[in-house]
Amino acid sequence: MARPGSSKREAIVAAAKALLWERGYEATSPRDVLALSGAGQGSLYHHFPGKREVAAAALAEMAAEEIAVIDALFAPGPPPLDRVRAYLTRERQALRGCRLARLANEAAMEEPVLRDPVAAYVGHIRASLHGCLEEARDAGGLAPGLAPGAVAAALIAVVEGGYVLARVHWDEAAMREAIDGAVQLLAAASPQA
Amino acid sequence: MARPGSSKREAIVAAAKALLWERGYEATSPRDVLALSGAGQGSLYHHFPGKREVAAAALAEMAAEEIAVIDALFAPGPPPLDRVRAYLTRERQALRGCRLARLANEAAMEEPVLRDPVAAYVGHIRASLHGCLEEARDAGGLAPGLAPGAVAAALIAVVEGGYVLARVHWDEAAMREAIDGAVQLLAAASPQA
DNA sequence: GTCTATATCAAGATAGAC
DNA sequence: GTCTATCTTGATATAGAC
Repeated sequence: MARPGSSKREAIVAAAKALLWERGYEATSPRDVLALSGAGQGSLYHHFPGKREVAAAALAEMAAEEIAVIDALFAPGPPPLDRVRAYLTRERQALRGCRLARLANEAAMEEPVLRDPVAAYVGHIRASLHGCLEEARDAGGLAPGLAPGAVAAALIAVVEGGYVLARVHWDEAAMREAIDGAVQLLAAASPQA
Repeated sequence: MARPGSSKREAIVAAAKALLWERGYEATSPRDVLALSGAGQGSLYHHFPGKREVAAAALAEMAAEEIAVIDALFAPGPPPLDRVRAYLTRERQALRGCRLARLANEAAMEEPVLRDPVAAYVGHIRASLHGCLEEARDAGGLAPGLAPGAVAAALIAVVEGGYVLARVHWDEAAMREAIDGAVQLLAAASPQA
């Protein structure tokens, strides 16, 4: 069913990945996916029950890819707060929105099969930030009164909210400013940074 | 054309306001708006050229209403950082998403007539936060090295990102945690708070 | 200003040949 | 496994009566 040998299946999922990022779930039709992939109607409905399952497969792949990127960013070595800053200031295409969380406000997010990969991605980032912040706190590099979990949640929120600001103002700088603010707040909350 | 006397026009805009918040722009059809408003096809296309203009009118009203709420929240009186905290910790229906910025990732945001009210709302909040943070800084209540504009952008991003986290995890607590983190960071960055 | 009836096209999926 | 042809429904808008 999900055997890797079938060429059209892979083409369909690849097309879905591109279109989900570009247009979201509701605005992506099976026809669009078929046109971009070069497959016919039959291929899609042979490999998948319908649109939702195509999107689920695409989102699962996207989440796995992005989680691998996150793991590389947070790889041990640099001081913990440097890793946090590296995540925050990473280059992004702000106007395109977050590859996964751009779907947050679609009705489709009420379906676990679609929501789960997105939640896993966001949750993985939160956990990575959390680990760094605990490490910084244990080394005395974080002001008392700061809960690593809550701060981690605030930082991922700044990034996801930054995408929203950029889209709404139609200006990448809106996201950069929010990230700057987060970096400044983090520095002000770091006694020995 | 936009005279306040026409009853069906108002009913149509009121229905559009409700549906835009609940479902977004693309997922709201003229039929839905007509069904909820009790008007017929003709009324909508008599008062508006089409769906986009109905949404523009609805968004303009929503932005005006929400900006009035923001102005009440930031009314002079309390210390500036108390007003910032009051905005951050305000009660919200996290799973419904931001009434205006929930549209951020829709293709419709590329149209200025729809984007502008949303941008005005978000920009107004940023300006209100900015004013409070400048006031706090001038009173010595903000750590040096913190740019009020950037911190204001980060805080509105935490709120908008908090909505995203709540939707993605399908849990209001995800937003509350992010807000908590922002409040803690702000406190850690406030020398005399 | 408001209504109903109609037109057009795309979304999403099925049928069945190859 | 893959294809083309077809089906059904809803989105969006127009026509024209009242």
